[in-house]
Amino acid sequence: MSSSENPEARAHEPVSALLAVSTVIFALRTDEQTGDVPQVWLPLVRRIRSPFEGRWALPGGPLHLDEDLPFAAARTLHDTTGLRPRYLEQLYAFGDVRRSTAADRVVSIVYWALVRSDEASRASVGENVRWFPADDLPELAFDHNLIVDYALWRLRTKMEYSRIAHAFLGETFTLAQLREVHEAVLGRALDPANFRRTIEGSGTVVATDQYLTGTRHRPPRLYRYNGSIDLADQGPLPRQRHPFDAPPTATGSTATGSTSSEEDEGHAK
Amino acid sequence: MSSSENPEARAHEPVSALLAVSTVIFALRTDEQTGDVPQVWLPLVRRIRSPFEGRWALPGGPLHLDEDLPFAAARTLHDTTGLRPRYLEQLYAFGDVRRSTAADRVVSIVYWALVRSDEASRASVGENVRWFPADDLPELAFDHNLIVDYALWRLRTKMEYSRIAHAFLGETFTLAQLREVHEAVLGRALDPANFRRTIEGSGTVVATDQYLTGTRHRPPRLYRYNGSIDLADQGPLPRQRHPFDAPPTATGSTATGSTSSEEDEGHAK
DNA sequence: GCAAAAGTGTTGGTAGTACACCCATGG
DNA sequence: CCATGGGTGTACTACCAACACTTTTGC
Repeated sequence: MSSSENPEARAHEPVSALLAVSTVIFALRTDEQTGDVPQVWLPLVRRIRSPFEGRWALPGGPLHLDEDLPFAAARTLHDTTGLRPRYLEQLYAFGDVRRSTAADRVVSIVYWALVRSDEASRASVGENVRWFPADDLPELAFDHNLIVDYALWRLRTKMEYSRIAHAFLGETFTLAQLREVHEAVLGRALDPANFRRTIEGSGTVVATDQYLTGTRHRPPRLYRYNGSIDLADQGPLPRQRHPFDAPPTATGSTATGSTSSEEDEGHAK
Repeated sequence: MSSSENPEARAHEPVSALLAVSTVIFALRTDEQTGDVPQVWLPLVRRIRSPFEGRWALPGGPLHLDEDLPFAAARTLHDTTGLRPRYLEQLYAFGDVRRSTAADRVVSIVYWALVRSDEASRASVGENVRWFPADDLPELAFDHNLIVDYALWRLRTKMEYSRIAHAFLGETFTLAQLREVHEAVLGRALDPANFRRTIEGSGTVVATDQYLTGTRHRPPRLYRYNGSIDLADQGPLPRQRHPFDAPPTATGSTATGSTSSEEDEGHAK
């Protein structure tokens, strides 16, 4: 039986596989060239050493002995992009014997993260950090193409039955903005009328008394995320905390965009 | 895992976290005492060394350098119970700094498995291996109570939208037997008429021309699992192989890499 | 015949889809 | 005025839960 086996017979050969933590970071971006429809983008880092030197790879690094797994993911994410994740979830552990090199056995615990779109536009880029559209990636190092594909699949699947879309948005948003997020991730257009009813019926969103002005049409109402509902059901797992996770309090006011407050105008309609 | 999460196996400072693979093994069993309704059971092993000596724990062990993750799960599963999994899927990687002892940092990649009920009744038991009803467990070693809770949640959630229930059954089965599996896992009764229509409409099952006789009532038709449909959708991940999995085709060659270390310093910045 | 489970039919509620239509603003 | 998206109403469909009802065996 397994508990009687003892593996430490070999003295100085590596007894255990190496453990790394990587993160697939998603943000929505509007490609200035192709058009105005936002799409899913992600940052990659260029490898500066063998193997796969010069290839693009997921940001990550070895797990420090004194940090939890989500912490390591958030740390490497921040080191790479300067961003703080609004949503962070474990994706999968990749550990095939031959996914790295013959001499090395590396098991990667991969997280996926969502960052706000407006923050992503301020994200640091450099010689060795670049953003790519998620559905048009070059050939990456290791098995990272497969990992990104899987993360994208999870993002799209989860978008349909959870509320993670809010992680892309700011404090307040219009239903059209929320719908744009869904459309960008799912890659297809949604009926505005039905989308509105579905969201309003789910109770995950709270109407404010503010409206977004400056458009060429009727000003849309601004909504706020209902903080009493978790972004995604993790089952019996304790809610994951990472260093940049905001404690569940009332939020600061950072109204982006031109909003007009109509506090004294009575109820609209 | 019982041997791997053992702290005194080290003589020197660890450079990396230890890596273990554990498995939550589910089978359906009928408790001879309480009644005839089958319930979810799982095997545990008793720890024979510190920490948590004497406590029950999930079967598992350290990851060998030359085996893939699902292989390690199936191996320790077989070592413990003598059984072969009909379904095997990665559950989660648990890696909190303080989940073992202060001196030890162990990251456990946990799988969950389903075994056939009739095989489970022949499973080996011993002084240090015992089966427990899944919803009435003692206090386990490490964070294994949480792990089992999470695995149970995944099993129940997945039962509703996938076909994993077939993993509990034999080659042919009646729809009542299949319904019994669902009822045992979900913990509630299902309408036989609606269940029949749902299953038949899903196309996951093929009617045979055989009937089960010897009952006190009208003989039910025997069905067979439709092998052209996967038990569960794993997205873009390649279908997981483990040593006892029936081999339909040859393996793909997933050669990557050529030299040194992976993700050592993934970020360059 | 009777009990018991197999198997069929019917109905009502609910959720998703398609689409017609009105509303309120900027220009 | 018009154009544009915000927002409402409504019919249609598909699926699911509930449950009445018929069928076929063992005893």
